[in-house]
Amino acid sequence: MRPPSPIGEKEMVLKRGSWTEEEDKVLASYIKKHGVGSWNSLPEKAGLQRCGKSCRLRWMNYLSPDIKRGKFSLQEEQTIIQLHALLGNRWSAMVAHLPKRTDNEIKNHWNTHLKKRLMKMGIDPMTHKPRSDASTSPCGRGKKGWNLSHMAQWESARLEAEARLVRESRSKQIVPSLTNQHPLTQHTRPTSNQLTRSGRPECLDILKAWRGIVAGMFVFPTQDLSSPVSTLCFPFNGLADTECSAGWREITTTEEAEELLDTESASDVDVDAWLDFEDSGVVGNYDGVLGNSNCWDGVLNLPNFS
DNA sequence: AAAGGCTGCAACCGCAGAGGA
DNA sequence: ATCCTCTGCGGTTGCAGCCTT
Repeated sequence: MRPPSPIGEKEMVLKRGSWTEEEDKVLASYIKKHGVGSWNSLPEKAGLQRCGKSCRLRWMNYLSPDIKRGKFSLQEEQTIIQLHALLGNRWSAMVAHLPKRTDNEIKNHWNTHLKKRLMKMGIDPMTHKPRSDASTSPCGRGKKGWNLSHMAQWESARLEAEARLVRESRSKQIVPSLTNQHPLTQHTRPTSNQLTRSGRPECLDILKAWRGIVAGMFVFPTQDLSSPVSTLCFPFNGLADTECSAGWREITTTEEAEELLDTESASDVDVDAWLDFEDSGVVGNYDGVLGNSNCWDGVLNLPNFS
């Protein structure tokens, strides 16, 4: 991708820019054989003319077998939006909730897709609140308008979730305080005792905490709130599905969402409207996404909870 | 068909924290 | 207590490829 920069004395031997297939093979086979060890000494041992940092990045973001590549599912996008509302730009913390995705991938997807989508919806992607200057905000248009009381509920839920996490962290000494700093500006790195053996932070299960509170705000169909994050489900009236709790069905791809529309009434959910954002950037039908509910229901979960 | 604009994303950069000397 | 090295993080860059005119 990136062309070689001006060559410094030390950089005479260090290659930069895009990785070649050959380099990938060398790095992958070395790590497979010897493990990672010290990244700084790895290039020399492996016979690569790269800096250790570059090798680490290439492995972590591309070559590692623990990486799932390809399009983000609707479910993953929902999770990212929810997590961003709680954590801000703490991509590494989100990784724990998005199996096999890298922080770089999440960050890129947020910056290139989700952020723009929220902005088009008239939502400030940093605060997750409606923008005051959003004259064409779909949430502010039409007869429904922005539901401020739901926004207040959302903010209240968010703060309460943070407070709960702080209480838990004090008792377990696992998670850093989320209230010392605003989540959107927090820049606290996990300490070593917050990391698992794999180097990842302990799963804080922020979403679970959040849902625990939101469950009290909205009328949910039977749902297992103790489920891991990956079991975000859409309500699905009248469908008995063994994969999910009664009345819920897991949707992981846009194709499944479309199929759902084809086969069910889906009266409260206009998935097409959502998909329009993905495919064409059309903003006009956001009210359709919202159905009878409010913006956050639409943005976060598509379905009409209330 | 060509030129210019836009988008996606791999890769780089600088910085901060942890831990060892 | 201080310095140094290593690692990991978030922000940014810039090219390839696609889209529009």
